[in-house]
Amino acid sequence: MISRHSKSQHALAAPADRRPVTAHEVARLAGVSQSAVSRTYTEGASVSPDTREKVMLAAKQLGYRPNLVARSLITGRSNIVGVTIPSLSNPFYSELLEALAEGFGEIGYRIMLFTTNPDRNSDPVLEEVLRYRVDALVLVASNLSSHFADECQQIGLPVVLLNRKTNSKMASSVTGENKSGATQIAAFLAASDHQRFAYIAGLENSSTNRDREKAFTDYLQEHGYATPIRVVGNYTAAGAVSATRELLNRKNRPDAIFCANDQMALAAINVARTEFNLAVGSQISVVGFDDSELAGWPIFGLTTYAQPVRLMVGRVVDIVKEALGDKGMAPVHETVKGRLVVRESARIPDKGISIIDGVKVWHQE
Amino acid sequence: MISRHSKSQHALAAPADRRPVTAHEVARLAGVSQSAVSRTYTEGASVSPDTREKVMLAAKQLGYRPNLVARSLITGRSNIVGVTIPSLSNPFYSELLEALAEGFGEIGYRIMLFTTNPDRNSDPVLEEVLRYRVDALVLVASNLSSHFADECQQIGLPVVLLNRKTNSKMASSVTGENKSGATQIAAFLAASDHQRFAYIAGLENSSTNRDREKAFTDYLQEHGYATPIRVVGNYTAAGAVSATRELLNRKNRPDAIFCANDQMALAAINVARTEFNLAVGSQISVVGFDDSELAGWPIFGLTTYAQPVRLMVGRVVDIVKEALGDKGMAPVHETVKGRLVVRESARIPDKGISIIDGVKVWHQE
DNA sequence: GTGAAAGCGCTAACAG
DNA sequence: CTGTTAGCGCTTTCAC
Repeated sequence: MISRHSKSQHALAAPADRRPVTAHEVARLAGVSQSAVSRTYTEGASVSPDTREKVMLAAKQLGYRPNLVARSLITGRSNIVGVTIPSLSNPFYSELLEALAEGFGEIGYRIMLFTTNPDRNSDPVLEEVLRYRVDALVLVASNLSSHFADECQQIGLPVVLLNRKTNSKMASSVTGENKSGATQIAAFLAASDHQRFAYIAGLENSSTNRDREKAFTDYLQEHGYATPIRVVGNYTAAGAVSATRELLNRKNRPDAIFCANDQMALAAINVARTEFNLAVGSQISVVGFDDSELAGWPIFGLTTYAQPVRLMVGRVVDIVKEALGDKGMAPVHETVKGRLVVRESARIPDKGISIIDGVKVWHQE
Repeated sequence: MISRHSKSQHALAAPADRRPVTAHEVARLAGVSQSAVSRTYTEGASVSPDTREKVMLAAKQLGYRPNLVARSLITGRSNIVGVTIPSLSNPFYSELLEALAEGFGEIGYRIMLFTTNPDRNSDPVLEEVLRYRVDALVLVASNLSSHFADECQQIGLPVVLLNRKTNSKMASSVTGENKSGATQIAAFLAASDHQRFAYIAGLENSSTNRDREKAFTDYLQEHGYATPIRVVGNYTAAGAVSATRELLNRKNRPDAIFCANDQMALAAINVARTEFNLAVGSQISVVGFDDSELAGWPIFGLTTYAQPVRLMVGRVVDIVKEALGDKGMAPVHETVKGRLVVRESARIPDKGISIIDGVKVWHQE
């Protein structure tokens, strides 16, 4: 093995362990001070066109790239936001993540990605995130222990939950209209003459599931229907597959299934059609929540409550931006309006349908 | 507005602009030197159990978290790997990303995420990545200009392309068996008596598309078939929808379509079934490439060449790990073996089927 | 095993 | 507008 210390090696030797070019070296080549170099790379610092040019030239020659790590050490801002997300196999989460990367990218922020295990407490991973001194934290569909929320608040780190809420008043949140959405779904299903309702639940400990389930059940009970049959699918396709089987094997099979998210609804359609030979939309109705991309594919044609991904993410970005400017800002809790998109997976009521932006939507009354 | 400098404010004032606790403060509280604190947090440094305990206590009391930014400034390693990826709406890419996050997480590395636009040159975003002094670069389904490859090599930054190859000898790559896979698909389709072949191409400038297309076409030509009809779908569902329409509207409609990836194949099935009322698997055969999760859903039942995500990502992680240890290591180019998974979307040959690990696969001869 | 001291590469006052 | 001077929070010799 070739020693990597022998500087006298011929040109053949890999030039691999040289440290990157520093501002100092650029300064020397350009014949200016190191701070002049710094200034040319700092937004809105005062440098004469002359020195700027000299610096740029030297920099290009040397292949200089400002070290953002060093910069953030002194400025105290990393321009990085930590994002935690549980599993990207849920396409809705992927869509959120992509939108986040884009949205934050536009304001010059980068994303550091952490995947969380829905079963496990995510505190250890958050612990890790904080060590990287991220400027903000976005938790997608994850819970936040109130202990942690407090701590973040104390160090002035903005935290926003996306698609989940928390009891703690310390973190902001952006969610869809879970309650109103689920209520509309119940009303929609009732209006189209269904009788035996079922609910496939998401993760039990998620606020979204609680909200959707409660609103759905409440509406039905208030309108004289029996309490829906309840099975849990944990937001996963696999979970929904067994849940649906269980439901459809009952002697008194439900005629309408509301799934807590699209992923499960699509899996339910899959099972109903391929395993039970049911005509989805006439023999059995399936409704989801999210309106992820696949829902709109004709092969599924899923009726679902649409959550506007770009809007939600837009709000997250705005909140972070604001919080970054004004530390100590009070957390905000926003819910972004969605709409019930009507396709073919569920029987359609006579009234209440309208077309908005080319999509068929339903409104109560 | 309340001044944030008045320290004499009552306790009510938001404690928001205090900088995080430093090792120095911990040291003072613990009654030891700052370097002692550093040592307790450094793997394999020598600290007496006594001081360690004192430090830990003080740290907990103060809520100390070592600043990884400062650490990486001095160690020259950030424990971050930059990952670029074009669009997460392709589920296969999501799967890769998730596996990457997990795989690198296990060896203590975090992922900084960058999304690239397939049309645009990704150099500007790479430029940005390098400023963060990431320890390595993983480009998922992205190209790398040879200019950039050279530069990375020069600064000793390991770069590995995942699911794509490059001419440059400077970057490593991990790909599936594109050529052999596409050849097998051609052979499979020929063995099941298809006559009129079509190919829905991915992005024209991607190595994967070139490899798959060439192997597919070559096999057919060598075995006396006409050159397959060719339409391009750019790896996207939307692209494949129009491509499929075009194909199925021809007077002499193809009886077998090979799509350069699953995403497009699923879209093709969708169109064939819902718009043209074709029985996929008997009236028309559709084959994909990747074996993403949806391919296995019975509603699609897609016959496809499976690329082993975990294995591929495992190789990426290994390569990076090695390269990190041994700068100046020569780039490696690995191709990971896959297999042709047989489901119902394409007519099945009489011979060549076997069951491995519970899945039906096909082998030439 | 421990503390003192010297930086990592950069930004941010501060005089000129 | 420019250079000089202090550090940001940490790791790492180096004597003790």
